[in-house]
Amino acid sequence: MPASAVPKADLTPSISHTPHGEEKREELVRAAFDLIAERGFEGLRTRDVASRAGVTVATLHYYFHTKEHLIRGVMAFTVEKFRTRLVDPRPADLDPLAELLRILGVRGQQRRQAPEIFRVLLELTTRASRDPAIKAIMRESDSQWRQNISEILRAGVEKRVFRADLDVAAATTILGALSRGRSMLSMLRPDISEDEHVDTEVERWLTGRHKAARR
Amino acid sequence: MPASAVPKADLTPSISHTPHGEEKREELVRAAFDLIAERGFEGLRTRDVASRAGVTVATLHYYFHTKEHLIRGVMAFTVEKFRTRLVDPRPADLDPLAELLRILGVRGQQRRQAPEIFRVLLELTTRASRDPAIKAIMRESDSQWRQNISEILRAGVEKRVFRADLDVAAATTILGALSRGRSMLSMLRPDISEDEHVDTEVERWLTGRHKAARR
Amino acid sequence: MPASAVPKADLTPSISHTPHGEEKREELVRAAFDLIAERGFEGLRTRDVASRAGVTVATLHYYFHTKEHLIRGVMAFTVEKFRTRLVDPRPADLDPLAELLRILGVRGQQRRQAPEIFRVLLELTTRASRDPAIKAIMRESDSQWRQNISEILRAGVEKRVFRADLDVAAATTILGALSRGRSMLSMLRPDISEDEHVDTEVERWLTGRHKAARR
Amino acid sequence: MPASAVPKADLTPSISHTPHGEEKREELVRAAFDLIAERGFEGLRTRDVASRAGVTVATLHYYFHTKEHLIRGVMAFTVEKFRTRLVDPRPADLDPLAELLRILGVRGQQRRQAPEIFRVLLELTTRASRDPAIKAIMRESDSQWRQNISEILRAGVEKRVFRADLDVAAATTILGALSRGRSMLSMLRPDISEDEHVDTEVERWLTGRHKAARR
DNA sequence: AATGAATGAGAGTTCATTCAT
DNA sequence: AATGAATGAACTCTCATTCAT
Repeated sequence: MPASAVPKADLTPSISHTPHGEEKREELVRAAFDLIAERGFEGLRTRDVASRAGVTVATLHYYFHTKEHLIRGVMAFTVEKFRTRLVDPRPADLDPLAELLRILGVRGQQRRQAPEIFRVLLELTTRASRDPAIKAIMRESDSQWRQNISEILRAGVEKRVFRADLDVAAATTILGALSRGRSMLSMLRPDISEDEHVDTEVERWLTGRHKAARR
Repeated sequence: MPASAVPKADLTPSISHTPHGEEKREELVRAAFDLIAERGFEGLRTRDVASRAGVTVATLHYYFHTKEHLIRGVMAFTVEKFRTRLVDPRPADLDPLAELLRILGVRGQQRRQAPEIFRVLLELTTRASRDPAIKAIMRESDSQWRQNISEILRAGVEKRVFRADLDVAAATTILGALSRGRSMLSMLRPDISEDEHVDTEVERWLTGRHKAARR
Repeated sequence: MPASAVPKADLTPSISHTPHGEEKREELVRAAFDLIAERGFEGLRTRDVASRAGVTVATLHYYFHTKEHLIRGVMAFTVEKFRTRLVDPRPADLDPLAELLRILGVRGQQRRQAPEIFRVLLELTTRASRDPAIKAIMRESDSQWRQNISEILRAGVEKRVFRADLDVAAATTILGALSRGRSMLSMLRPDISEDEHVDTEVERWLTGRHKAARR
Repeated sequence: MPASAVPKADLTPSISHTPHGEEKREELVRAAFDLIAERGFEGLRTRDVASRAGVTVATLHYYFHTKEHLIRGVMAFTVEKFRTRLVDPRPADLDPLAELLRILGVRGQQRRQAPEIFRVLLELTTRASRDPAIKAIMRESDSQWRQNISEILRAGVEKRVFRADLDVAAATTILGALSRGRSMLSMLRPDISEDEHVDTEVERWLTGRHKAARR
């Protein structure tokens, strides 16, 4: 049951009534996000960010004391983008397998339709190994994701949808790593990374429904 | 002056008598590699590379016309490091499962003992999405790896070590993505990424030997 | 927020009911004065001045069209501070020597207790060599001081308290220079600059009462 | 015996064979010195310094890591200028009064002919109150000067050229302050500051040769 | 083969100032 | 009377690159 169709419409996170300067701040963050996606941190220039947001550098510095602060803003923005997408429009009452496939499907869709997110996330991961502040946020975000997933897995095992001997923690790790790995791979070989057979194999692994090797 | 994290002995595998300047070139590349691992591309300064290799920037430019050339050197060096490690001491005649586990094991060991490689690889992947030259090399390297792995998988299926219905291509992709994903994860949470249960689950998936879920 | 080093009471001598915004103006000037004393002209930032006065830069510019105007305010404030102190509590009918010593004593006291004044004055003198407006004001202030002093000296010569052959003009110059010099010196070596023997020697010089060198 | 003989043979700072880049360094320092004299620290711009020395800012930074380093260079240069000038062409065997007058005369000459030195010195004094490094150097320089002068005074008292009851330490302080004060004054009123009668009065004070005030 | 000296082209950041409200 | 937001112009400092030696 592939069918992981998720309605995109309700994804606008920002509320209508934001404190006055907040809009501009977000515009700047969004501009920075786009530029990081396009050129990486290496190619990120405050002047470009500012002009893409329709202001001057001085204005950028009015909102973000330093470039580092701006980057932290991008960090938060990106993580939020991820989180929101994941849990927001949750069709209740799915069976665990369907739910899991839906989640993985969303990621796949994102990889195909909004690869910038992953490019930025890759850059941020790169930074995380040097910047503790970023590392902490990413860890936290990962931790929430793991919780989500392991609950589903646990439920699946209980409901006998997944294998009885499935190691939930390890499986969670695998799914996390797989997701990250596919996003890396999609940078190099999107064709391979997004092959649907991959999902089929994942399903087999989790459910154990297949022809076992005999010896 | 952190010594290059990789023993020198392994790294001049082919030629014993290098042309005059070749040594210095490699020293520079190694220095650049170390610095990228420490500070990322963002923090890579030709001056630092040169001084770590014991020469001046001017000398660096004698060996590498531009910084970009140097980076290509690092690219080659890193890929080589990867390849070498993989196939170097290959105990012949292993059964496919053991062979596969050995390969994955080497990666794990590298993640634990020489994480710089992955940090650099992450940086390079980041670049690959923008630099076609790098992308090409990484693709080529990946392609070789895939060939290696799928051969083993195919052999395993034939020998009935692995599941009969294992989709070799998809499984290869999964293993590649998993490996990449674990290296990303190990930057954030090495404890989780290197959990041995993960390998156990992978084995179950490939072999199909476990208690299937009933319905 | 270091309080201005000078008591407020003395400083609004003339008008008791100041026009509406006058108070804020003075608060700004005082803040600027303090900051110049602390960091010099080099380190004077309108933003800091404003925030120390409890307003924003925009407000500062409402009161002082440009930074230069503000500085002129500080100039006037400082000179006034000097003048006031000098003549304010004048015990009438002192004999010239006592009067002179009193005046010099006040300066000494200021150097010890309110060195900021001299630091600012030094900065202003520095500026005077480039800014004619400031130069003019300082000259005027000096001219008044000279008049004061030379009257006392003249009276002293007449009353035979000072030497008969004292060159009043030259002596006035010397006393002015000495005072300035001591304030400079007190920045480097307050201990030496404020040595009381200095005053004794000055007295000997003016009165001629001492053991002359014989030949 | 005068004994204040300090062989200054070794004071020629720039030897004919300077280490290669040393010349450019000095040229930059000299340019900075000139600009400080003209515009004060406030108006000191690295670009201007560089271009006056015939190089670009980048080159300036090649020689002086930061602006602060450059300023320290100016400091040393200025102090050296002072020290050298003082003792350089020393007609041996003068009597103390003549010697002292000569020294004061040199200063006067400098004030008239090379007022920049004093302008810079004034700026530096201003800084000294905030920058310990500069303060230390200026103190040291002052200390040497005091030693010089007090030796002459002592000799003068011994030889009965100066008053028997002259307080040498206090007189040294007075002469130092007077010199500083005159340089300040000369910025405002060169005419008055350089009046020769001032020197006459100083002489009277030191020698005590005049008509004392009777009572 | 190697370097000291020099530089053009920017980078991030600062600051006095303006203006609509 | 007071301010938040915005900016132009400039500032110090950096960096990959060049070139005569």
